[in-house]
Amino acid sequence: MERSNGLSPEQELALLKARKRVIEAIGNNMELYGITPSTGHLYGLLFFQNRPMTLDAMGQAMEMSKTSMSTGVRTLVDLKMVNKVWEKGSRKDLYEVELDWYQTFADFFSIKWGKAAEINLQALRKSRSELLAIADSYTGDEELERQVQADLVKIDEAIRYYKWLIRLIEAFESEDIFQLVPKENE
Amino acid sequence: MERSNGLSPEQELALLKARKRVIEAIGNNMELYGITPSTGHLYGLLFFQNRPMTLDAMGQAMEMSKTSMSTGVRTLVDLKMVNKVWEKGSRKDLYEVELDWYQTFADFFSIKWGKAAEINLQALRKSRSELLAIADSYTGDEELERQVQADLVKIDEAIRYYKWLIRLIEAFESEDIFQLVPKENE
DNA sequence: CAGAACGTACAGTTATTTCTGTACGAAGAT
DNA sequence: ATCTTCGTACAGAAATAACTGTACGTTCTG
Repeated sequence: MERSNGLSPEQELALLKARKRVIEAIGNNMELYGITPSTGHLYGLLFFQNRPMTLDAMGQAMEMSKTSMSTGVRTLVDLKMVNKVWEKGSRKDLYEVELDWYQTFADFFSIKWGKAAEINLQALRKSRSELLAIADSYTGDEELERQVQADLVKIDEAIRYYKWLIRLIEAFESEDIFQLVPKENE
Repeated sequence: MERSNGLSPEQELALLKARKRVIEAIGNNMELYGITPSTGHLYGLLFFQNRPMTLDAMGQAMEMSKTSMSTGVRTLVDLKMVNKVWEKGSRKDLYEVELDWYQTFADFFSIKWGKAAEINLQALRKSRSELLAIADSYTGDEELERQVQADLVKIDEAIRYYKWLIRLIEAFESEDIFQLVPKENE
């Protein structure tokens, strides 16, 4: 929590309470990003920081080890939710949240969902060609044929879906999505 | 795994191998849905099942307890990834995967992300009004004012983002998304 | 009305993940 | 060059989550 000397005590308390509510709400729902609760909490802390923060300061504020801060902040940086900041004069690494949440959302999708889609597509295509090979060497076994065909239908449909998903992610990245869903609800 | 008697052994093996690759790819990346690996694996199993499946059959195929199947399948039903099916004559509950993955995607967003967005919005709005109250009872403390104003800017921007996110989810639900990103890439 | 079959709640166990403290390599300071 | 300071790898400890077996309520069967 940012130091705030010289505030009237009740008001400082009220400010911290207002922040705490938001930090906890954000932190709790951050499991959607595949992030642990404490890393989510760290994100919330950084969100209200008005200046870049060091690992030591985070550890002090979170009452956790510096090691945990290091791994937590790395997770956030990998997801581009937090940026490493350079400040001359300081030997310590400094971090601050990416405040453009539209960008954060697009990056998350690109990094996590996009990667998963590519991996699944690859597996689907490989299995698809294997099934086609089985179908080619048809042995007159009707039950086998039936199953192979049923699997192929499902796999083709899944491939179609993942291709769509990848195009959707591209629409996030290119910001085309804002044509359909504008930032401002006029 | 579905019984498939009367197949030539090599071909059955090849079929199972092709399925296994897809099941594992899907299962591995299903952490994105907040699902445990074994529930993800269960989903993959059901995906290649050509008929609805009972809990006992799942337990046998997964080599896991019926209790685990019960809780796993409930998770999947809650997310609308799997549907409970009624079949006259059978006293057992039957389940099958929802094969429309576009629908599954939309439902997941609606259920998980939509809920999180609503909760966060509520917290943000409450804290926003508290901060406005602090700002109103201005005590001449400039540092406090500065912090409150900085927090308000961030909160207002976050509210704007969550409103956008909710509209995005609505575009998934209404299928308007397919105007921008069509299912078929012509 | 028993009796059997089904799905799940719950508590205990097992497995996994998260967190910490120590140790070490890299890079700046003296 | 030596001495700090910094961030992180790594191994063990603590906390959490997943899985199982038993027990029980419900619903169908005879």
